[in-house]
Amino acid sequence: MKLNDITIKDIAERANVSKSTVSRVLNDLAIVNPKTRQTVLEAVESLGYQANVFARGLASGRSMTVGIVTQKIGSPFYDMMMQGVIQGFTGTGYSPIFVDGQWEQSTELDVIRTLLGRKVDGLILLGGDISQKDLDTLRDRLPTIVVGRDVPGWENQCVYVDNFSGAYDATRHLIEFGHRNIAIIRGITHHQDAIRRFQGYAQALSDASIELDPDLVLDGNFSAQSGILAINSLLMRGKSFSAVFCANDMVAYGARLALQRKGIRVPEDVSIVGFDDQAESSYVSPPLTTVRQPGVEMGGVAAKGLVKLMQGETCELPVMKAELQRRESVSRITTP
Amino acid sequence: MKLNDITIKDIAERANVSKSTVSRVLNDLAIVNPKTRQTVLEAVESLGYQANVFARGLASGRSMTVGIVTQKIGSPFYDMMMQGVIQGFTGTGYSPIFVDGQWEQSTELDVIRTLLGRKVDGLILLGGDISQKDLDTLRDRLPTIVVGRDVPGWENQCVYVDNFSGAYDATRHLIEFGHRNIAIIRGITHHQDAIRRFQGYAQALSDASIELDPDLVLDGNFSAQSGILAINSLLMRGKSFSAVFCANDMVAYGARLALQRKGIRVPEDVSIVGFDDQAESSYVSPPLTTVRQPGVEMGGVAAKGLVKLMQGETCELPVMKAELQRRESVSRITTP
DNA sequence: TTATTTACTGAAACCGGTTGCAATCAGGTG
DNA sequence: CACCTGATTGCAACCGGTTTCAGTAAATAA
Repeated sequence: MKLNDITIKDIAERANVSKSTVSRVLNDLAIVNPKTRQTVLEAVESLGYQANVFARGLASGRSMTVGIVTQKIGSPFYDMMMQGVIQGFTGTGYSPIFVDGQWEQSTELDVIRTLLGRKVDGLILLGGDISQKDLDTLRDRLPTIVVGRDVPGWENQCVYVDNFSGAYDATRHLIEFGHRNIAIIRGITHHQDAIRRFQGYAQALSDASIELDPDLVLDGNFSAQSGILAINSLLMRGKSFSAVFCANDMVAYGARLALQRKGIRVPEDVSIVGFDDQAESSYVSPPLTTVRQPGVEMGGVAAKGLVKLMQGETCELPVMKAELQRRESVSRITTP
Repeated sequence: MKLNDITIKDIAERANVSKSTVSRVLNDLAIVNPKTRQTVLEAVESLGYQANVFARGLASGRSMTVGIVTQKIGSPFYDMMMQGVIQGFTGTGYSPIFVDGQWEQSTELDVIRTLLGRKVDGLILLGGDISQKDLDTLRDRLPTIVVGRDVPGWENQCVYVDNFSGAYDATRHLIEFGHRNIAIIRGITHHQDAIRRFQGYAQALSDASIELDPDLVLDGNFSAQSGILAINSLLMRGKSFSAVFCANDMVAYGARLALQRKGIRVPEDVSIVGFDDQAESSYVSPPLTTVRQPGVEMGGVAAKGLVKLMQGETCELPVMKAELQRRESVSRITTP
């Protein structure tokens, strides 16, 4: 906890060399006599020198910071990814700067502009809505990785989870347990994840020769409140159903509560599955069967990958698997 | 989404003035002829000029970034505060850099050093463990605000919630509902918040002339898992109890689950109250009675306050009130 | 009319690094 | 011994702003 106004010049004097030599030692980008090198390093050590980031940035053009654009800080899945990103960058010398795009194109472009203004060396977009065109422009400008979004043509700069198969597995699980009338509460209509999950759901039904009943398809917005609303309107319709596949865990929480308020038990009367597997889901009542998104891993993978990109190497990014976590919110249907 | 390598020199040429004048207009720290000013601004506008942060930082010493030290990204309360911090800074021109101290003194000092190396203009510590001495040193060096921690002598640089009275109110609520045998699952032993909450609990009991029974005091670590463990060991002791005050909501979730697993109903058999009021708590079963910590507000207040400090003004920081949210996890005791 | 301000503006010196280019030095070669 | 090489190292020119200081022209005071 000590401050220092030691500059490279001080080091140079102390070691009896020129600024240039000190700089070379520090960045080892040229051959320096081992003995000189040693002297310089000792001077650095004993004076507790730390390079001034501004000067370095101004001269070299690199900032050693990366911009992270997230959507809705405070939502469980994005928080997991952020956590992973931070972990992924610790020890690499890069510092992440976080900004919030709030799921709004214009806001997102704004904050990206801010980041560019700050001369970040790379960019990680967690989700987001901006157009492929903007994305491509961005990529031309600096190393960029998109997480939680599958962008055509970005094969090795995308980390995303296979929403389709996750939803497929979840729905299939319900079907295997005897459910035929499976409602779905979708996420935000134009949201890519939401669309994929719906497709997985539809495919699973179709593969089991169950006709998709439009009356069992409800719209939501990923919030618990929207789960409540959806269940209420579903009950109004009077259609019978024995299971609900929810866009995410928060929606599932809302759905469960709404059902309970009407005296409908979960899972005895109606089964529920969610998506995300946020931390709370193991402990709610009943513990929620859900599809686990490896948010932390995704963030970590993205960070490590970006570091490689920024160093001019290429990187391979794995497609993350969304795995079903079977818990207690789904029960077997005994007799129809 | 357009890149620009426009420098102040380009603006100067375009407007037929010197770099100095452009700089003056941009920072309006000297009188400039309105007409000249206008010309410069037009040039800036039409070329889409954006100042280079490195150059500005190097010359002025200010970075327009602030460091935010958090503990455990991904934990609900810290996430709320982060969210508030981000909101608080948007539009101020300052960008937050987040680092994670992980509730470890040495890590925390490390990351703070990193931030200092990045020449942040100010610091917000969300929670944390570092010594008052280090804190004081830090404060001498640059504007600093501590959130979620009550530091003696830092009257206007601390944002914290009154844990004592929050816990007091929660316990008192249980007492008013007829409970006498109230267990408590504490947070991490040396954690200040945990200590205050325990004191509030103890005081409420004492004020109601209920003797504090050491057998009803359990230790936990703020995790759901620790709630489960605590309940199990409480049940082993064979002591009877009708209510549990939990260190935070996650612990309450765990506790509820553990009780249910033993066939004990909440709230019919045992009442539970938590602390935090994280987003899920309204929707779990039963909706959790808990003490609301205004995390987002706290983060926002801290950010706004820090901006004032960085501008050389003083700031007044309110003590945040922790308010009891009455929901359905507490029931009246009818007959003993 | 002349002396003084006042209002603006420009030149140039930083800020603390990086980097291209030239210079120096030691060892090897003919 | 003169010449050539490669290894090292220093000089000085940036990078793109901010800020001090001096200078000019117009305005006010004497």
